[in-house]
Amino acid sequence: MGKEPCCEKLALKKGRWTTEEDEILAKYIAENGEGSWKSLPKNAGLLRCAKSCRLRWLNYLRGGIKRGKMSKEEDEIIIKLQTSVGNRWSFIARHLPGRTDNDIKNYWNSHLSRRLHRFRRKGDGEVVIVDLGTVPGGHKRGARPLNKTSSEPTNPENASHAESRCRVEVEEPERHKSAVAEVEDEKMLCSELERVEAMLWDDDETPYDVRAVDGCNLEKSISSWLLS
DNA sequence: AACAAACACAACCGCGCAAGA
DNA sequence: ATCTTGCGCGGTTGTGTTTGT
Repeated sequence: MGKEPCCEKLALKKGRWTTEEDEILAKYIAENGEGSWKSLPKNAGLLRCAKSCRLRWLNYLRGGIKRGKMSKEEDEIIIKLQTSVGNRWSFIARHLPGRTDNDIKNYWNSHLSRRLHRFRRKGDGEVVIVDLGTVPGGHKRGARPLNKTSSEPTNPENASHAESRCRVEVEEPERHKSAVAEVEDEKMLCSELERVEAMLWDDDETPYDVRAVDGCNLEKSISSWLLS
């Protein structure tokens, strides 16, 4: 249902877009407007499938797209919304002008979800480093041995586990400093997450009932909540 | 300098929904 | 009521770049 023949069957081009293709697509849309994606490739003379054209336009060529690092404010909004509505990236993107759903999805998967899963505080506030091997899409770089001077033999069985767990404790002064700063950052993120979670599931404080999602009202509630 | 590991992000794929025939 | 078409979304993969050894 609704499935289009894949690019291979139609001998269409796949992979990265060239600047020439970008120019053709942008020019065509500038002259004819968005929409009618199905007929666009043929009319514009592009050997691309409709989906590919649409994605390229929406995520890259369309005007007003912000590129570069997410700000702290954007971070917070993403965390808030992801926590409350889940992986509804297009919905979240509507609250971040200039950011696309794809951008946000990528950012979440490669930055935020890892950061939030990596550190969980115990009740006493102590930072617990979660075994990265258990985190889907985990921060594998962290498992790389950081303390090369350590003469302690490593048990191959527990190697990655031990390496990830001793990340902060065994580092040299300079590295230790930045690791501590990272932990502080993680702490802030975790406490923000916990605050939001607490709000969401505490009947007195919940700004809206996420369990009875009504798209329209939910969006209004969230907008006013974000502005508050 | 060379290599490997990890990151960052662009693009693809499959599915589901809505509208129209 | 059913089928087809077009579109949008979220998950996943692929690839170029960066970083550490």
